[in-house]
Amino acid sequence: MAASPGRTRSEAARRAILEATRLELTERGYDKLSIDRIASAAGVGKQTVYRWYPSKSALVAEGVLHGHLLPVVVLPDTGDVRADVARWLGSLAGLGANSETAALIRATLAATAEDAVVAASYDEQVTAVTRSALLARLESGVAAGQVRPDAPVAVVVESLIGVVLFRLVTRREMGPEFVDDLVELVFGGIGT
Amino acid sequence: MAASPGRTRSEAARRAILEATRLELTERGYDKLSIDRIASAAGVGKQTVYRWYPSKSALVAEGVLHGHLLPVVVLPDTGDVRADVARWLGSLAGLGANSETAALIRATLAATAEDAVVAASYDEQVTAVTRSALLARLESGVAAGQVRPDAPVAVVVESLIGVVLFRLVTRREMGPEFVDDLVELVFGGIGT
Amino acid sequence: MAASPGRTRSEAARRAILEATRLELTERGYDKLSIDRIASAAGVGKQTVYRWYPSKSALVAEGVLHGHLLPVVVLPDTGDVRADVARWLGSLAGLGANSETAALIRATLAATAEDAVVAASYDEQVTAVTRSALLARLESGVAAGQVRPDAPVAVVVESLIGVVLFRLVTRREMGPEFVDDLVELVFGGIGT
Amino acid sequence: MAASPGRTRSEAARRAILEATRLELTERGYDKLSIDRIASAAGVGKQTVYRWYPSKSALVAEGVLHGHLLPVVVLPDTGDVRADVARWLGSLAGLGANSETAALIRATLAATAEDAVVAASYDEQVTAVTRSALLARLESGVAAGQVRPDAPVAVVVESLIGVVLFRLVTRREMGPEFVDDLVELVFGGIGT
DNA sequence: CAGTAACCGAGACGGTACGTCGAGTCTTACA
DNA sequence: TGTAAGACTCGACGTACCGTCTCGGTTACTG
Repeated sequence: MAASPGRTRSEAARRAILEATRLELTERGYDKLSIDRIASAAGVGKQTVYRWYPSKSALVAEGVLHGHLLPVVVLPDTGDVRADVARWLGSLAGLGANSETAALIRATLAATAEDAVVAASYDEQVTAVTRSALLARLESGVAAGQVRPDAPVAVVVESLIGVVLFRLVTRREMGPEFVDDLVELVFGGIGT
Repeated sequence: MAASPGRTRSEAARRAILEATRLELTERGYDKLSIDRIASAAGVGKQTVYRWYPSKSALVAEGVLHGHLLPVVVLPDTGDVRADVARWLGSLAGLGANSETAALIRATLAATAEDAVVAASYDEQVTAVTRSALLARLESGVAAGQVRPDAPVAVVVESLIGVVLFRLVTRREMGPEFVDDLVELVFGGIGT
Repeated sequence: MAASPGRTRSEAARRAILEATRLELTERGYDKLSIDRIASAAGVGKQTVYRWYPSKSALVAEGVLHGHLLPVVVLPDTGDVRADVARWLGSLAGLGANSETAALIRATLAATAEDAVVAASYDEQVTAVTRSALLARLESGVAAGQVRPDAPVAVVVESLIGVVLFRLVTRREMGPEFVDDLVELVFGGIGT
Repeated sequence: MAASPGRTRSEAARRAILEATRLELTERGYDKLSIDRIASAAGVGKQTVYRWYPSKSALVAEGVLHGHLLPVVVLPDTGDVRADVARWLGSLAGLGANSETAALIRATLAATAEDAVVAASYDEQVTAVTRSALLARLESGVAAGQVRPDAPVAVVVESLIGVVLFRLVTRREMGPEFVDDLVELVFGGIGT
């Protein structure tokens, strides 16, 4: 497949870099990432890292987000939209309780906050997946008569992701009551 | 007043440091903050910066959050809770439209994500103020019969701040329709 | 005696400074002298050090040289000039064998090499004493017919001090044979 | 030639460092040497200086003494030992008259006084060369019957270097009469 | 015998330099 | 040509001292 002459790029090296990056990110966070350390931990030349990823943010964007580092939380479909959303939120809350995962997400978010390219990537890769899943579920909820047809579904997605991330960033876990209240808010509103 | 011996610490120096930090944060973001640059811009010895703030995050936490950094958005009280919340959200959306302010908030959020101390400070200083203001307003809304008495008020605060920050971080402004939909969601819910 | 008003300068402080300086000089050498450390070790404010001594070199010059730090080696007078000079040189060699004293002399010499004011002070305070003593002894040697009347006495002084310091600086002790040979050289020359 | 992998160390950088060091040493002396300044003057990263020389004294020892720093003064051989030594000493006196060279030698001597490694290096590189040259010349003087066979030659070397350095350090030039007297002392002694 | 002037300790100030770490580039030998 | 290794320039780190300035608090002469 490699049409050009010379040695083919090592996929193994690329994976080692990503793995080392994940470790660094978990243990030290985004702004203490060191390419030197990653390269050395991955047993790889620094140049190889730069060949794959032109910058620290690209490494995080391409590597961390694409690299399946963030566990995917499945939104179930039991027929009861409200219960499904509640269970899904509960799982997210559980993610936050794992300190390694929480650190990884925080690091990703820091990268997002500091780099527009990462932000775009994040939006495409993470939010998009969640959004479409949630959207589909809510629409089937509409079909089942459990959600109003004119509900601002897009805003629901933003709000739920927003609140989850906000709690993660400020290191305040979401307990069961919080999740319940959040579901109550989304489905019932606060108006009289 | 100064009980201890030795020269009194220069409040002017402290303020110059904070001002220089604010500029740096606006122009370059959190992880490109350079103490060297801050000190030199503030016309201050590096040691003086470290005397006041032991670390980059403490500088951001103490100085930036406490201080004159994040503009306070007033929640009006016209008698119509829903309209008041809508106007308040609109103002927040406006803040995000100003790119300097947006950069500043993103930088602060990055600091929050990377440092637990900053996170605590952020929660105390920023969320607390907003929370109590919103809480008071919603309670007067309950008194006016515009909000149900058992509404999960705390969650409302978290959700609104969460979504605002999420949009800021991912650099997607909140347009008027988004604000409207958000208000509709909070007050009406999505259930049938 | 103190005609001027105000508190009299504390001689105790001055002495403490000199003592601390001597210690520092012995332990760390000239270029690692720290006024901060000296002041703190002497239990004295930094300003007090600067009040007495305007600079590091002045501190060494005034303090170390004047302060009787360098032991005075007496040139005996037994009637035999050559034996007396030999004994005197032997004593100097002995000084060099004491590592504290050697370090102190080396530090002083470093100060001398780096500062013209110290150099002048050194010449006046140390060389002058030795020179006049040696000169007097040699002249009484002339009177006793043990030294030629037209001997270049001044050059003898310079040579002897020079060689002693050179050996100290390059950390090569002068053994008894060296001293003997030196005496032989000075009194006998190398010519046929 | 380079057996190890990686970029070959830049000899050009090393030379630029030494040249910059020589300048600094001439202009400011040993204890005002600044690695920052040397690196910047040499157009070299500070790290590169430290890669070559682990400390200020190593820089002076390895670079300055080994190198092209101290001008070599040739001991002539005209057949008249005494005249040759006199001319050689005159040249050394001339060196001291050049203030740049004098400053450089003083700086080197200060380094020597303060660091044992430099001292060893100085002894090997400078004294050894002079010693062997002088030794050879004196021995040919012995063969010519101008120097007695049992003359303490090693001590002559030490004395001459010692006195030259001592005068340099105390900033008192050696005039022609001093040189003459010194030669007279060495060859004739002072005894009757 | 109250002022007041010079000292004292302490320690913060604006700086310069330290020696280390890391970024991103470049240059080797080898595969 | 890609790769591990590693030297390169540059810039920031956090610390140590420099010499100056400023505190509150003694002394000890002077009016």
